[in-house]
Amino acid sequence: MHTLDLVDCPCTGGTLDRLIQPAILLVLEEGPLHGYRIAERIAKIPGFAGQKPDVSGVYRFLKSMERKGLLNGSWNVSESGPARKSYQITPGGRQCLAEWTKTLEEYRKSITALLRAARSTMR
Amino acid sequence: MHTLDLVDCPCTGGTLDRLIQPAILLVLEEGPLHGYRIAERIAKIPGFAGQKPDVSGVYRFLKSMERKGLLNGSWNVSESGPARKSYQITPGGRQCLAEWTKTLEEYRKSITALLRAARSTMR
DNA sequence: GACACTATAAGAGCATGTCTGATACAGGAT
DNA sequence: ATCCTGTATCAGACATGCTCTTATAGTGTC
Repeated sequence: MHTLDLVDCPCTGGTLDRLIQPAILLVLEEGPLHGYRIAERIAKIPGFAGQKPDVSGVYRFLKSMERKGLLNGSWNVSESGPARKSYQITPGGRQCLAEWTKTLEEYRKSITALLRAARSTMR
Repeated sequence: MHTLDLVDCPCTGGTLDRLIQPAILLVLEEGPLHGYRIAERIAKIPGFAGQKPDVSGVYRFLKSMERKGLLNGSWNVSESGPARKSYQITPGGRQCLAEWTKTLEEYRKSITALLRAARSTMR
C-alpha cells in the first residue's frame, strides 16, 4: 500500500495564517517599532512557536496599514546602521484591533465547532 | 471627529475562512453527497451561523480534492432533475481529515494566545 | 575580501474567497 | 406560454494574503 503524500496539502497548515495583521497591531500597542523588530516580537508571542513571520509580508502589511490610517510611519535616520521606518499605532488602529478581537473570538468558535464535530464523527 | 471606515478592513473577518476543505471532508465522512447538498450541510455545522459557503468555491475544491485522491466522484444520471456528481471520501481523505484536526488544534492555540495577549495589553 | 546578520522593499507565483454569468431542470404564479 | 424562484454544476475574473526570490545597503567578524 502506498501512503498519500500530504506534504503540500493544506491540511498540514501551510496556508492557514491570516493572523499577521492583528499581531502587528498588538505588538505596536506596546510601543512604536520598526519592521524587522516587529517580526521578531511576533515570533515571541506564545502560540507562534518562535517562528518569525516572513518579513517581506510584514513590510507589505505595514505599508497598506499606514495607507489605511491604522499606523503612522516615520523615518529614523539614525547615526549608525541603515535607516529604519518606525511605526506607531493610531486611534483607528486601536479601533481595528478591538474589532479583530471580536472577529477572532467568532472564528475560534467556528474552529471549535468543527473540531467537536470531527471528533464525534471520526469514531 | 471622523470615524474610520472599517467595513472593508480584514478585522471584520471577511478574509478569515479557510475552513471549507476540512468541512467538506467532515461532511463526506458521514456519507457520500453531491456539491450543493455539501454546501447546505456545512451551513448546518454549529459555528457557521447557518451560512452556506459560496457553492462556486465548493465545486472548485471538490474537483481539486478529487485530483489529489482525497475524494472519489461519480455521476448520478438520475431519472428526474439534472445530473449530480456524488463524492465519497477515500482512505487518503480520512488521513487528511485527521491531519486537519491536528492543524486546527494548533491554529486555535495561536488564536487563543493572540486573544490573551490582546486582552492583557489593551487595558 | 568573504560571510553573516540586520533592514527595507519590489516582484512573481500560489491558494483561497467572492462575484458574475452560463447552462439546465422543476414547480408555481401571472 | 412566460416569468420567477429554487435546485444544480461549473468557468472566468478579480482581490486578498502568504511565500519565495531578488535587490539594495550598512555593520561586524573572521
